[in-house]
Amino acid sequence: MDTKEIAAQISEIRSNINNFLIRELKRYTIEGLAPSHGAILHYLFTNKKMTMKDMAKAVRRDKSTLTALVCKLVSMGYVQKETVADDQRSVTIRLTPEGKKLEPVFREISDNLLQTIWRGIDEAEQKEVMRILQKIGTNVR
Amino acid sequence: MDTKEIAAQISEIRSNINNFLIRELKRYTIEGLAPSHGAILHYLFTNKKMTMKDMAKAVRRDKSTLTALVCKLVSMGYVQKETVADDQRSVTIRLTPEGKKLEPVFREISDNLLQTIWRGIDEAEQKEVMRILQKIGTNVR
DNA sequence: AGATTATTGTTTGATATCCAACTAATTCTG
DNA sequence: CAGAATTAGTTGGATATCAAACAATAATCT
Repeated sequence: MDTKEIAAQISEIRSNINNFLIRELKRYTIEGLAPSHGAILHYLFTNKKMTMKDMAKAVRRDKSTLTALVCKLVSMGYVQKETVADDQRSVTIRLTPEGKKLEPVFREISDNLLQTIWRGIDEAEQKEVMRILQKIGTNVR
Repeated sequence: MDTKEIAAQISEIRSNINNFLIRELKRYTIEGLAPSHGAILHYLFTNKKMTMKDMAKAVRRDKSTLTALVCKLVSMGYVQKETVADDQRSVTIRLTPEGKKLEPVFREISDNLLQTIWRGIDEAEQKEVMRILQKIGTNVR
C-alpha cells in the first residue's frame, strides 16, 4: 500500500474501531452509548473522581462536548456530578453504583478490541508500529 | 508507548490530521470546507466524472452524508450535478471551472500533509508501518 | 479593598455523520 | 408483459462535535 494513503488508512481504522465498539456495546445491551462515553467511564474506573476540566483533557474533547456527554451518562444513571467545596466553579464527576457495574463489561470489550487489532502481529511489530505512530503523532500535532 | 493505547493513538492522529487540513484550507482562504469535501474534490481531480454511489464508496461515507457534502460543494460553485441519460436514477458529479482551479492548492496541501506526517521517518519504516496498518485495517473490519 | 483578569463550566448555533424511511427508476421473474 | 424485487438518491431525525458567547467564581494587581 502506498505511503500516500496513510491519512485514509488511519481514518478508516479509526472508523472501524468506532464501529467495533458500538457493536460490542450493543451486544452487551448497553445501547445508546458512544465510544466517547466509554472513554469517560474508562477514566472513572481508575480515578474515582475527576473534574470536568481534567476529564475533557483526558478524553481530548472540547469542554462543551464533555458537558453533553456527561449529561447523558448522568441521565442514564451511570455517573453523578457534584460541585467542589473549595472552588464553586469546579464540578467533579464520579460513578454511581450502577456505573461501577459496567467495569467488567468494559474491560472485556477493551480486551476484545485489542485482541482483534493485534491479531497476527507479533510483539516486536507491535512495538515498532507504536513507536512510529508516536512519531507521526508528534509530527502532525 | 503501551500497545494498549493503539486506539487512542490512532484516534488522536486522525484528529490532528483533520485539524491540520482545516488549518491549511483556511490558510489558502478556502474557508468552510471540511476534509471530507477535500476528499471528494480529490477524486474529481483524477476522475472527471463520478456517480454519487461510486463517490460515496470512494470517500467511505454514507450516501446521505454524500448528498449533504455535495450539496455544499454545489452551492459553493465547485461542483455540478447531472442526471445520467441511460439511468435516470443515477446522478454524476463533476468539477466546475471554478472547482478545477482548486487542484494546485489541494495538491500542495496534500504534499504538505505527507511531508509533515513522515518527517524523520525513513522509507523502510514508512513501508513497514503501512504494511502493519493494513493488517490492522483488515483485522478490525 | 476594589477593580481587573483568568478560569470553569454551560448554552447556543453550526456542521458532519449515520440510520431509517421514502421516492423514483430499473431489473428480474413467473 | 405485469408484479415484485432491487437500486440510486434524497429527506428527516438523532447525535457527537466544536467554537463562540456567556455566567459565575476565583485569583491577581494596584
